[in-house]
Amino acid sequence: MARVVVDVPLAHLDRPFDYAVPDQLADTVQAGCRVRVRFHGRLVDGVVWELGDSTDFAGSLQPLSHVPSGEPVLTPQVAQLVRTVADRYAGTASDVLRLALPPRRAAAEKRPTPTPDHLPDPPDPAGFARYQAGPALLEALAEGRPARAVWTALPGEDWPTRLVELCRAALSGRRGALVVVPDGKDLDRLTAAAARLLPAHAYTVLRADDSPEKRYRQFLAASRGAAQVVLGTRAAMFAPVRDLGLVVVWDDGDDLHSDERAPYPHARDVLVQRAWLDNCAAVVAGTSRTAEAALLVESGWAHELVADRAVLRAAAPRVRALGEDFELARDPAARSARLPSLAHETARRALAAGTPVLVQVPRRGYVPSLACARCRAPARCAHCAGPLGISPRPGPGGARIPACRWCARPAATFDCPHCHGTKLRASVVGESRTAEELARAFPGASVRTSGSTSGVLATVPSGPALVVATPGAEPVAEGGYGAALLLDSWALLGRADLRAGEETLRRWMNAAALVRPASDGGHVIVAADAAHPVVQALVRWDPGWLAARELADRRELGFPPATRIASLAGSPEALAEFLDALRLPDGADLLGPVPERPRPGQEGERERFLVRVPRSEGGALAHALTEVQGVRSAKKALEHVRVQLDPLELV
DNA sequence: TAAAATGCATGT
DNA sequence: CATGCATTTTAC
Repeated sequence: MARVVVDVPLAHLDRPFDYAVPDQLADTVQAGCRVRVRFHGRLVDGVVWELGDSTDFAGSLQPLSHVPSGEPVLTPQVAQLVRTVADRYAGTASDVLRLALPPRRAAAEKRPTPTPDHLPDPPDPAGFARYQAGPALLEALAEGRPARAVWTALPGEDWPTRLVELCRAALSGRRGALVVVPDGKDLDRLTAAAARLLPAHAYTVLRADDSPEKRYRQFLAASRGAAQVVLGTRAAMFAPVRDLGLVVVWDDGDDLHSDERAPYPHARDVLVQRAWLDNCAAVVAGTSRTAEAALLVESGWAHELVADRAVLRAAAPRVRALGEDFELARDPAARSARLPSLAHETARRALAAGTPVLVQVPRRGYVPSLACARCRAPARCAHCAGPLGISPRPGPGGARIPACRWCARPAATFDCPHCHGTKLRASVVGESRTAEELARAFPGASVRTSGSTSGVLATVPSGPALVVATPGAEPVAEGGYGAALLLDSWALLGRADLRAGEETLRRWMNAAALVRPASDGGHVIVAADAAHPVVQALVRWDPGWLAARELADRRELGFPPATRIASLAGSPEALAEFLDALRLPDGADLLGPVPERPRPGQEGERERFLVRVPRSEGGALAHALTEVQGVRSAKKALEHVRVQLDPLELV
């Protein structure tokens, strides 16, 4: 008898079904292998959750139809993780399995999987010597202890090498390791470090942009236990690592860690869950720090892995802030590029010293939102602290008055809690300075750009050049940048998103970390008010301080991660039915509805509700939502309600 | 998709 | 209150 999870999207069928194993398939079928079965009269794909010898099913079992191969692609540990993630995000196991298992390619299965010929020694602890508990962490990993750390990497840190050293420590103790990074550029750097520090075939790389054939081959290297170290982008969070001893997520604030397919799991949360289930070590790492990571520290789940202030001072560039009323450069060319004189001067000196200069400009297209006209703090709803915006549709009477984007209450009057200003203004929308403008301000300098439209550069050489990049696309400069200019800060800080502060610091620090230390002439100029806490955190290079402060603020305002929030989106009718069936957990707060901006390929009016519960009720909320989804799918409710837990954007 | 379960009218 | 037929439910 085989217990099979069938690949159907219906919530009320999210459980295994028992099938008889015909004699001729008995030799092939294995726990964790793919099968085809007759279900509801049709042939569907499925995975064998487990093999057993008895069934609770009263009727007579259907036989398995086909077993394409006995390759066990779903390990018991990953099966447990899939179930846990489905429950946590109010999704189904088959949805999560689609993320966890790459499509099968028969050719890749037939190829032999190369194995490493030796285990490595533990890594040289010198790389982590700058962090107080660094060498101790490596030791714990080598001994297979479930150490947990939030690692804040120093500016200029060769973090890919450090992360591979963590893997090597685990591997030296015969334990597997899994590292998830946000994008291909980071993965390239990580892979290069692995090639230097790990035995051949001891690691495998899972990336979305490989061909299906190669993806499956790389996956099999892990599932067959040949490669015990897996490096990858977010889909690798489910990789079947043999004897998992360590999970690592790099730059967990990057929104690429959030999967955009249902049930929208986040790599950090999944890996933390995985560390719980497998009782293995975990490292949440980055140059900056998220409020979620701060919560892991505050709750005692993880220790901080940080350098002390003296070490930090030696590594960090000199950071200076310009207020809003900065003096524009006297040079007319620089003025046309709207460069403040200090920024102009700093860049000019770095170029003269023969070093490259990084200019970070935000991507265009941020959603305009409302801020206090006096102090520019994002304007928040007096009732639920959601962001204020101008409704896309005129209200009754045709007036377009500001309203909360969460609970839709109009904000007839505004009283800024920070400065008691009463006027609102639209936040600055990001508008990139063009490379040509900068070129005019620095005649003779070569200008290179790196961004999603112009193409992302991985590295730039050490000579003098202006490098214009959007956040996340900053190339690494050989020997480090002489200076960085962080421009258009209000476009970042003024965003309505509740993560705007943390996200701004993350982007600034990721750019500033590529600059040489101050002792080596490295300067960073940020065009923002020095009094702003995010700017203070950058100047003092103290991401832990900002993250702790963010966490405290969010607790005060009832935001995640202090609370858990579910977003429910659909037609007004479907939402009404859904809410009618929903039994809200204790202390739940229902906000909305607000109109949803239409998504491509969707028609009809759509709305959104938010359900907010205390963090302790997160499980109960997910359970209640699952229950409603189950009832609706059993009733064949035609209109789908999109349920998303802990959505990244709460605009 | 098709078998099983349920609902319902009809005739004794 | 059996019987036959239509409709609904289930999904192994």
